[in-house]
Formats: sequence, C-alpha cells, structure tokens
Amino acid sequence: MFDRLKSSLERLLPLTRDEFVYFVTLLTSRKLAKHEFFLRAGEVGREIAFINQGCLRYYYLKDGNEFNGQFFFEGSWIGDYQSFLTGRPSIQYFDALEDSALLVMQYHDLQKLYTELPKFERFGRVLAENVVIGSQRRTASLLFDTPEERYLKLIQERPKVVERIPLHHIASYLGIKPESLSRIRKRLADSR
Amino acid sequence: MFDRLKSSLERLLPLTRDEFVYFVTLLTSRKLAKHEFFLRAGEVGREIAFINQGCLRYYYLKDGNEFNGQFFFEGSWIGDYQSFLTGRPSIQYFDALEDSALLVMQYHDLQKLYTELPKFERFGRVLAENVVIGSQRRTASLLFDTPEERYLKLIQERPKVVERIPLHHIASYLGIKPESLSRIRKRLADSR
DNA sequence: GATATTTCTTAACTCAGGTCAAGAAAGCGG
DNA sequence: CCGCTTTCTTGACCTGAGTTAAGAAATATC
Repeated sequence: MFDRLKSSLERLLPLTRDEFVYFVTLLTSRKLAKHEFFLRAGEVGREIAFINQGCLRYYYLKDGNEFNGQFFFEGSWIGDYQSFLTGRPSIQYFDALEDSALLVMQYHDLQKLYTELPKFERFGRVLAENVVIGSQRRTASLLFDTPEERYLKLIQERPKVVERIPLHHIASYLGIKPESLSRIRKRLADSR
Repeated sequence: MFDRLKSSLERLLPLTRDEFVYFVTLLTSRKLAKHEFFLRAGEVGREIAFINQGCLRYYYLKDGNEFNGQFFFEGSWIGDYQSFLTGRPSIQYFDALEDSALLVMQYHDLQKLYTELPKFERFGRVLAENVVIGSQRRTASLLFDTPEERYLKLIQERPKVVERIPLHHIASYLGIKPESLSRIRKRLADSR
C-alpha cells in the first residue's frame, strides 16, 4: 500500500520508521475512476495527492477546447501549486486518464507537518522546485521547439506518456491538433 | 536610492525602520550598461537582484538563435530561480536591454536573513510564488493563444514592454519572427 | 455478440508564419 | 555631421498546421 510512497520519499530525505508512519497518518486514500475529477477550475485546491496507481492530467479550457498542461503517473505528486499555496481558485482542471488511486494530503496537515517535523521542509521545497523546473522546461520547449521536435523529445524522455495516453491528448499537450500529430508520425515513419 | 525598494517591500510585509535598514545592508549596488550580462548560461547564479532602474531580459540560445523568456523592469526582482535554489548552472542568459541599476543579494545573505528575521520568509515565498504563477501563465498562453492574441494581450497587460522594447525582441518573446510581427501589426492596423 | 464510442488516419483545401531578399528610417558612435 | 548599426517594414514564395469530412480499426458497453 505504501511501498511506492516510501521509496519516493526516501529519495528525498532519510526517515525513521516513526516519521514515515506519522507522515502516512496525514494521508487519506481516494480512488478516482477514469474521467473523474480531482479538481475543477474555479475550485480552490487545498490538497495535493501522491499517485499510488494510475494517471492524471491537468488541462486548460479555452473556447470549449481542452489544452493539456501536463500528465502525471504513479509515483508523482499532483495538485494545483498556485491554488494550494495562495488559496485562490484554480484555473485548471485535473482529471484521471485511468482508474487511479491517490493518497491525499490537506494543506493544513502539511503545514502542521512542517512545524512538528521541520526536516519535511525539504520535501516541500523539492516539490516546489520541481514545479518551477517543469514549468520552465515546458515554456522553453513551446517557445523554441517545433511540434515535431517536441514529439521526438517526448518519446525519448517520457516514453510512458506515448505508451499509455491517447494520441489526441498528446497532440493537445504538444500544442497541435490530432490530425497534425498523425501527419508528423507519418512523416517520421516515411523518412526512416 | 532605496525608495522604490522600500515601497516594493512594504507591499509584501510591514517593516520597522531597523528591519529595512538591515535588509539594505545585505545588498550591493551594481550598474549594468546596455547589453551587459547579469548571468550567462553555464554559470551558477547564486544572486538575485532588485531592478532599481532599467530593464533586463532572460533568453534561451538554441542553434545560435535567441528566444526571449521574459522581460523585467524597475521594481521587480530578477534571477535564475532554479540556479539560485539548486546551485546548478543556469540554462538562460540574463542581460540588460537598457543601462540599468541593480541591488544585488547573495544567496547566503538571504538565508541568513531568513534565520535572523523569519518574517522575511514571506518575502521569499511570494517571490517564489510569482515565479511559478508567471511561468504557468506563460506556458498556458504559448499553448493556446495565437501569436496575434499574445501580442494583443501584451499591449493590454504590459504596455511598458511594447513601449520600451524593440519589436524583434517582442517577436522572439511571442514565439515568432520579426517579419511575422510586422504582418500582424499591419493586419491589426488595416482591420480597424 | 451487436452496437456505440473512442481512437487514429488520410485527403483536399486554406492560411498563418517562416525564409530570403531588399530597402527605408531612426539612432548612435566617433 | 557622417557613416554604421539597429530597427522596422514589405514582397514573393514555401511549408507546416488548421479545418472539414470521411472512414477504418480498436475498445467499451449493454
């Protein structure tokens, strides 16, 4: 039940048995069926979740069209960092792309954790850093990589995405239409 | 000398005279002539700077081409947040677009400040939040706004950028070529 | 197991942005 | 104040992504 969480945490900071157990008491388990929401735009997302099993994404809605911001698999933490920290409503939708199992932590429980076990500040800091690094990498790629380059990088760097997620969602993530991704795939297949 | 800094800080947290004076002792003044660098890709940027006067940008270099990430004017803080926090080399170039005057704070001085005057943690937190919010807004806009929409939003939301920064830099920020921005401007001028 | 839905591809056409080339205008540096 | 650089625009042509429409194949649903 908590194996994945344990090894994930231990990559960040060494924990005694008691510390880990305490951490776990702050979590609640939650199942999401495919297509169920973790958070909707307009809501305040004062919780973050460890994905124990499954896959989620967040997306923006503009003129009725979805634009995928990011995909998350088991082993990573998900949540609207902005909303979580500031208490303001989210502008993103978070939903499950597969049946998923989450371990959810509330904002005030995390704050309590920081106070009672300051070594967990490191956990919070690394989480925040990862958000910044991920977001800036994504911006850079959208700014100067072509859609084809973005697709090739995705295959290279995150093969799981290409394996488990429908192509129309990947197209949206790359900033193009499904038809264009089809053409890119054909181009690549023909040229080798 | 410190008026702009003072009013900028006071928007975040109320300070006594002594606290502000202490903050100021941690800063060193630095002038940058137009085109001078604040930080180069490959270097570790263990300092952040308050822009007292002038304008800076950061950009990425790919295949010999510059891609502008963001512009900063007097009153804002600049630095490579990733490099600053993690101590790893930057992948961005920071340079001055006008003759500029900075107030520079070193990483270890900021850490000292957090320890000695914990109320400044708020300062650090808000700085970090702004980085995340800015980066995510930018990603979203690159993902689903057209270049023309991005240009119109820029005029609306950040008129200073359009007034003070050459169009070829703005084009690069929008993710297009100068010629394309010229055409967009013509299109807009013709259609009204 | 039949039907509906989701997923993915292909084709024809349009259009915005890239590329290459050129030149005008403004600003700067000596 | 003269020449050089920077800034900005325009035109012709090319290319890749959007749009619309259709259909095939795989999955889900009852």
